[in-house]
Amino acid sequence: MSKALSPDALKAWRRLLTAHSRATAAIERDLERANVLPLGWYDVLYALYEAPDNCLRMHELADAVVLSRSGLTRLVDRLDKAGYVTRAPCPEDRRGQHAVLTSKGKAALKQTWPVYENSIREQFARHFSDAEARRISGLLERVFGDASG
Amino acid sequence: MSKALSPDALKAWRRLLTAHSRATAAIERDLERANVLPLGWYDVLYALYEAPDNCLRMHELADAVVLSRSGLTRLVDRLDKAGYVTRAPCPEDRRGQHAVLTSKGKAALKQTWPVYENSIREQFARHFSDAEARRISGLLERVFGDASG
DNA sequence: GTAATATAGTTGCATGTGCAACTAAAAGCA
DNA sequence: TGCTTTTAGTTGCACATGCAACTATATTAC
Repeated sequence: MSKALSPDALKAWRRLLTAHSRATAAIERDLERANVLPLGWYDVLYALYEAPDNCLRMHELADAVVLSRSGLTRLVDRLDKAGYVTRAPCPEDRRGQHAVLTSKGKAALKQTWPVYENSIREQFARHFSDAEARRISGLLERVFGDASG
Repeated sequence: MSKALSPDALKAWRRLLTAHSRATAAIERDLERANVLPLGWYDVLYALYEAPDNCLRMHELADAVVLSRSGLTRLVDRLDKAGYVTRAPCPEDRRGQHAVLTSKGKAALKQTWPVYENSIREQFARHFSDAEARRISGLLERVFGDASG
């Protein structure tokens, strides 16, 4: 509410928007062309893959991929229908649902990764050295809501 | 197609995705609550504001905001209906259309900016010094398709 | 000049997304 | 215990988005 945004800060923000849009649009095209998982599906399955027992509560998953609750419900519906996840009732909270990664889901991740990896490199990472990549990580990390403040 | 992506590069990519999602989600909420233009509308109107004569061809505008042609057609439909832009046939190419910013559109930009500015600061810029912001700009600039290679 | 090709923009269709409203269950409180 | 408030997840609805198909115009090749 107080002082104006500096031109440098505004420029950084606009560059973040543009870099993100261009890179993700290009990567989505690459994934589409290779007939592997789209980005949104990959993110959900990967979040489950990283989780203990390959399993997360619906709201945790929604937070992890930055999607609304309803959006995640629908996305998990589709992943379930495709056989990549299943739902399981949560023993300690009878309101809750677990989304669980299936072996088919794991296989889809494995199949997608080489394409995704290659695309991240071409569309994004090739522009930076490892030291620069670490600098980007270190800076952008501060924006995560729960890690700051 | 050749060597594997380094862990540093992958981490930078994941941080970019997360930082972008969290910041834009929070900013969209702020804009919504303040009853001003949403981000996508702001971007289009701002691109026109920056352009000579406040006017761009449809495909230029689509490129500027990284949206598909059809997506832009519909978005300009809505902006037109709201009175923020008008369409004008293009004299030197009879297939073409210009999207032109109206004075009402300019007013909406003016009204939105303080809210947006404040939100960019709170959700993004407050985490960085000006020097750091310049570092982010300098790095991310390389990702723009047309400015590289 | 005319045919073949490419480009600009719009539309039908299928799909993805968030908000608000809803049901069910847990937690707080007396 | 019984009542109120909060939280988890799903659904109805409205709207946004991309792809493919289409029309109209421009460009290229001969």
